[in-house]
Amino acid sequence: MGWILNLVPDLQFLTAFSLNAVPPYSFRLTVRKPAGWSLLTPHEIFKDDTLWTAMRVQSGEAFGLKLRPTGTLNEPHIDCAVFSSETLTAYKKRDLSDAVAWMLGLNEDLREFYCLAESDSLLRVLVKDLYGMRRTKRPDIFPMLVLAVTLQMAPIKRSDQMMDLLIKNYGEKMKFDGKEILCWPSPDTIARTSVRELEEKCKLGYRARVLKGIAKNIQQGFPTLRELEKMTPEAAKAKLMELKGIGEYSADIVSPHPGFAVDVWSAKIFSLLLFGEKPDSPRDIIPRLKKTAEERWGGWRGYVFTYVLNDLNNLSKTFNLDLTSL
DNA sequence: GCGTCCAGGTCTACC
DNA sequence: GGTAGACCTGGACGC
Repeated sequence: MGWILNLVPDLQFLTAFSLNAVPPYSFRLTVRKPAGWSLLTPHEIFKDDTLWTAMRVQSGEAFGLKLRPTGTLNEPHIDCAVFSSETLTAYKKRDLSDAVAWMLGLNEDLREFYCLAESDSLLRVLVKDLYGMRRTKRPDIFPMLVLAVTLQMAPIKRSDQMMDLLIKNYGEKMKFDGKEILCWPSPDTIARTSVRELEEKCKLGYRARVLKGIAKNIQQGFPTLRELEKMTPEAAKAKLMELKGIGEYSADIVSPHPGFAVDVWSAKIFSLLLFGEKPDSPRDIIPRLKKTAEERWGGWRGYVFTYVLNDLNNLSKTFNLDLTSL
């Protein structure tokens, strides 16, 4: 009975705080990305510039979040309301406030990136179109790994179908502030579900075995994203690649360090943008693209990646390329 | 309708 | 160390 597993007590205790962001900061572009990426779950609610979303941190605790921007692009503040199942200690409140700031990229200073853009024709367009947008991070690693695994060897429509079925069959419904938000399944839920059931209910194919294995690894104490961030980029990537089913591409997607997670689809886009041509073999051009990105943008290449994939419509018009039907 | 092909990687066996 | 082949399965496509 899946729904019994998915009950989460109502999150009725409220803690509120306000956070400052390093300007320029666009709340809307950051949490509601033009490409349609959600902050924490596809089922979060965004209305009148306010975001209701929910998260389960790696320790297992669940929280509802209501986030609203105040101030301006150049003097940005975010009002945060956190809903929990019990009252929070001062220590916990500070911990959560740090986690939200980290997640929203509030303390990231983009001045160097925007400086780089002044002498780079592609970046100039990106920065103008998406001024103030941040990359965001997650408090829990499992949904990132689910994303990476379901993207493997499948058209995007099928990846969406697998993720949608995982959330609908095994996700957790969190109730707070008069809203109900459906969240990603926890590693515990997936670890105790049979491979057969995952295959049948979520159409995962061989990925069912892979995801269950990853869920078990997390149960046994796999590092959190914040812990991976404290490692060197190489060590974090190597750690992720110890997971069965996580190769170089998936590790780049999941790693909190700025990577350049090019796959066959994005290789076609970047090949057109950087070399002006459609590659005969997109897979073979990936190493060249990664090298070019590192030389041209260094540590900002992860930001370039996010900005490009969220600006395909405008880039197509500006550079007279068809980047949206690849 | 039905058959065929292949997808936004990864792993393994084999050379 | 490099590389071919298998891996699940649903959806697109041609007939």
